[in-house]
Amino acid sequence: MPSGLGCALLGLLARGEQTGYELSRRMRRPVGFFWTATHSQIYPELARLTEAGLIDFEIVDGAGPRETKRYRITADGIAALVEWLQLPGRQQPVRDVDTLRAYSLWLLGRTDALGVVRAMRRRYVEQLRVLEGELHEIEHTPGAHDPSQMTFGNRLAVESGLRSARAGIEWTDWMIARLETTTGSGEDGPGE
Amino acid sequence: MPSGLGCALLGLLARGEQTGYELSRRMRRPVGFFWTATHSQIYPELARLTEAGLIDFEIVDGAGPRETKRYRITADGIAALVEWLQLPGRQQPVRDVDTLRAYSLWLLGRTDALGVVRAMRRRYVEQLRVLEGELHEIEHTPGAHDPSQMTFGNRLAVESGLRSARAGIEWTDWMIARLETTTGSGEDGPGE
DNA sequence: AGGCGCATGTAAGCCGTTACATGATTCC
DNA sequence: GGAATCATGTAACGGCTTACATGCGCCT
Repeated sequence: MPSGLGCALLGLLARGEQTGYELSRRMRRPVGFFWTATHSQIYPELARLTEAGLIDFEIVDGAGPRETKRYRITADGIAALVEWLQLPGRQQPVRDVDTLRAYSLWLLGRTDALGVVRAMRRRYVEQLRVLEGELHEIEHTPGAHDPSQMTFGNRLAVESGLRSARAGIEWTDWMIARLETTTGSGEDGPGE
Repeated sequence: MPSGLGCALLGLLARGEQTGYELSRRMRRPVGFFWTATHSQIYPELARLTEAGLIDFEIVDGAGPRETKRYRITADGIAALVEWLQLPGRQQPVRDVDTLRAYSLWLLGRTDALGVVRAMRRRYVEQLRVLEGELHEIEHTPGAHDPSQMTFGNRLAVESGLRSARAGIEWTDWMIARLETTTGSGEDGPGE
C-alpha cells in the first residue's frame, strides 16, 4: 500500500499523464491546499511507484541535462488507489501549530495575545480568498456536479478547505472577542 | 528555537512540574487533540530541552528499573516559549488525509463513495462528542474566562477542535447530499 | 499467575525539509 | 547579460512511527 504522498501522486495521475515536474507544480497548487510535498520527495516516490508497477513512464524529449519522463497510472495503480480509498479510516495524526500556540497564549499579555491572534486571522482570511477564487474557476468547468467526473473531486477538496478557513476565522474572531471584553484579574497579562 | 514538539512540552511544563510519563499521557489527552507524539519521541526531546537549559529535573523515587525524573520549566524555557508564540506565522504544512481521499473519490461508484463519506462523518461526530465533554469539564473550572490563567489556554484549544469537528460534519453532510441527489451520467460510478 | 499502570529508554526505518547540482530555452 | 521556467536528480539532517527492552507494585 503506497504512502500518503504516493496516493496523492496516483490521484493526480488518475486525472491524466504528467511529467514529474508537472506533478510537483500541481502538488503546490491545487493539491497543496490539503497535502504538501516538494520535488525532492516526489522524484524518489515516483521511482518507488514505478518499481511497484502502479505507474509507468515513457521518455519524451525535453529541455534539461536529463531525460524527461511522462508518467501514466497503470491498472494496478488505479486498483491500489481504489483500495486505499476504502480502507477503514484510522485516526489520522493531528499537528495544528495555531492551536498549539493558543494553548500557551495565557502566558502573553492581552496586547501581545491579540496581536498573535489577529495575525492568525489574517492568514485564514487570505486562504479563504484564494480558495473562493479556486471554487469560482471550478464551478464554471464541466463535470463539477457529476460525482463520476474528476472535476467533482477537485470541488470536494476545495469545499473542505473553504470550511476549514471559515472555521479558522470564526475561531479567531471568538478569541479576539474574549480577549477584548474580559478583564480577568484587571492586569495586562499574568501576574508579575 | 525548539521544535513543535519541544514547544508542546514547554507549554505543558509551564502549567506545572511533571514526569516524562505524565507528559506522555497528557500528550495523548488533552494535547493529542491538536498535537500528537509518543513516549519514544518525548524522552529524547526532554533530554534536548534539558541540554538547552529550557527545562531541568530532579530525581524522585519511583517504581521502575530506571530513575524517575520530575521536570520543571526554567526562566529561559518560559522566555523561549513566549518568543516562539510571537514568531511571525509562517505557512504551516497541511496534510489532511480525508480531503486527499475526497480528491480521488470520483473513481468510486456512488454507493462506495457514500460509504466512505459516511464513515468519515462518524469520526467527526465522535470527535465532536469527546470535545464537548472536554468543554463541559473546563467551563466548570476556575480561570476559564481569565486570559491570564492556564485554563483559558485549554479552553482556546478545545474551541478550535470543536470548530474543526463541526466543519468536518458540515463538509461530509454537504458531500452526502451531493452524492444522494445528483444523477450525473445516470450510472453508479465512472463509465465502464 | 497474569494483566495493568507506572516509568524510562533504544533502534530501525521511513517521511519530510533544505540545500546542492546541472543545463537548456525563453523573455526582458 | 541575467532571471525565470522547464526538468531531474542527490545528500544531509531531523521528525515521526513501530517495535524492542526492562522491571516494580497492585489488583483480581
